[in-house]
Amino acid sequence: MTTHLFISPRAQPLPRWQHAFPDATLAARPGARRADVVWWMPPQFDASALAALIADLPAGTPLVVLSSEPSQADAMQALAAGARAYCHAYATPAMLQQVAVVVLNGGLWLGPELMSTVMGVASKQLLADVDPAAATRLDALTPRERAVAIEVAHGATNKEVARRLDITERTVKAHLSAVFEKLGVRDRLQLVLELKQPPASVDRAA
Amino acid sequence: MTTHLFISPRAQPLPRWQHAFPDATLAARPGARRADVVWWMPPQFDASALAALIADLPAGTPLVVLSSEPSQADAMQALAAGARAYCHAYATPAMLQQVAVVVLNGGLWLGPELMSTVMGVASKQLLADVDPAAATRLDALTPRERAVAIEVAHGATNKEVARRLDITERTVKAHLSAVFEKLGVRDRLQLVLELKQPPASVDRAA
DNA sequence: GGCGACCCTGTCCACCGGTCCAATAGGCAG
DNA sequence: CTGCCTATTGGACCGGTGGACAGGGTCGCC
Repeated sequence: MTTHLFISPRAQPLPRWQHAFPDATLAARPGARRADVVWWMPPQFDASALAALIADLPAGTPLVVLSSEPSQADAMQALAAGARAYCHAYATPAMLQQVAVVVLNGGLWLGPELMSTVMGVASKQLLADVDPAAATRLDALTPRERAVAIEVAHGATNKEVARRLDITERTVKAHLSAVFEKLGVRDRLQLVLELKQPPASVDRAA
Repeated sequence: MTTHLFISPRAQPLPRWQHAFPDATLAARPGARRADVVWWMPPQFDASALAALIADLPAGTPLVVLSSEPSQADAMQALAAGARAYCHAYATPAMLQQVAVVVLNGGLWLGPELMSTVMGVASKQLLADVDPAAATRLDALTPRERAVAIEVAHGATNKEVARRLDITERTVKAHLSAVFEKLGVRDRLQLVLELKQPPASVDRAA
């Protein structure tokens, strides 16, 4: 049985909450108690309070922010702080259950408009990230080396690359050494500059 | 019963797909057939093909992109095109089922690392429109800090910066720590990315 | 079968990078 | 004068980084 904890200053849980999760518990203030899903409905939104709250939860516990007055700005702050969903406090029980299902399975729940906003912005950012012209220089690399190079170009540490590509940190180093060699750069920082900066007049041969 | 459609050029579905969804159907090429969830595993990733595919699906049908070699860049393109999830083609059946649950309930499934990347980037962008403080750049730095930051942005090591500014390496570190703090980045690599990328609300649309 | 790629992993080690704590000294505003 | 900011440096400490050396495995090709 999955347990739900609602954190809200109100005396009684909203009827729709009880409808959705009859066994849910209500707490006035954040505590280190355990639950499978934590629902947070602050009197007014406070990003730092949220961050602190999430930090206190057992790692991996999904937190959903409820708002009676959803705003994109608040939502973004909530997501940045680590919330896994942001939705209207007066959503229907069915929708709340859907949200629960999503976050319990490692998903992110946002609501259509916010979702498209986030995706649009994020993709534009990241795609502009690696200069396409630089891609030609990546041709000399093996697929795996290229993957590592791109991750590093986004600012990842070896450990992060390892996790993302599901290989050992050691292997990342190996690929990276090959990349440095092939592209003639001395370290990851130069690699970033190389991939971000259109060729220019590089007389690296000297 | 929810129906699953796998679109892949391979002759046989992967065993793990069948494990996860025994009733799934396999198609070699995109067609306008209906399903509750569409899984797409292209020979190699092609954003425009994906966009076309999604456009042909009944509105609201979630599409999951499978990749045997996940990359952040591909993932971003996939999401931008409207995919609702991006995951490893060889994920465990249990994980595939989780992904299905998430997208069927209106969620987005990304995998921890990608998730944090997307959130980080998107929030930075959107918050900049709301919170000018988050957009602070070199102006917030003292002259000396700025000088150090610029050297580092050109790829200099601490030692090199020290020589050029004629100060101790130790002092460089001190300034640099201040810079990291003020700009909210974790290390020099992130600093470079920050400075190479126009701050936010810029005319990227053009 | 041998050979060469590519991919993955390990250990050891020197160096670099960043933070914490702490100190000195000048400039500037209240 | 007193406080605050800035610039500078020191030492200790630890984690990240990259090179050296040394393997393991799978492929496809000659």
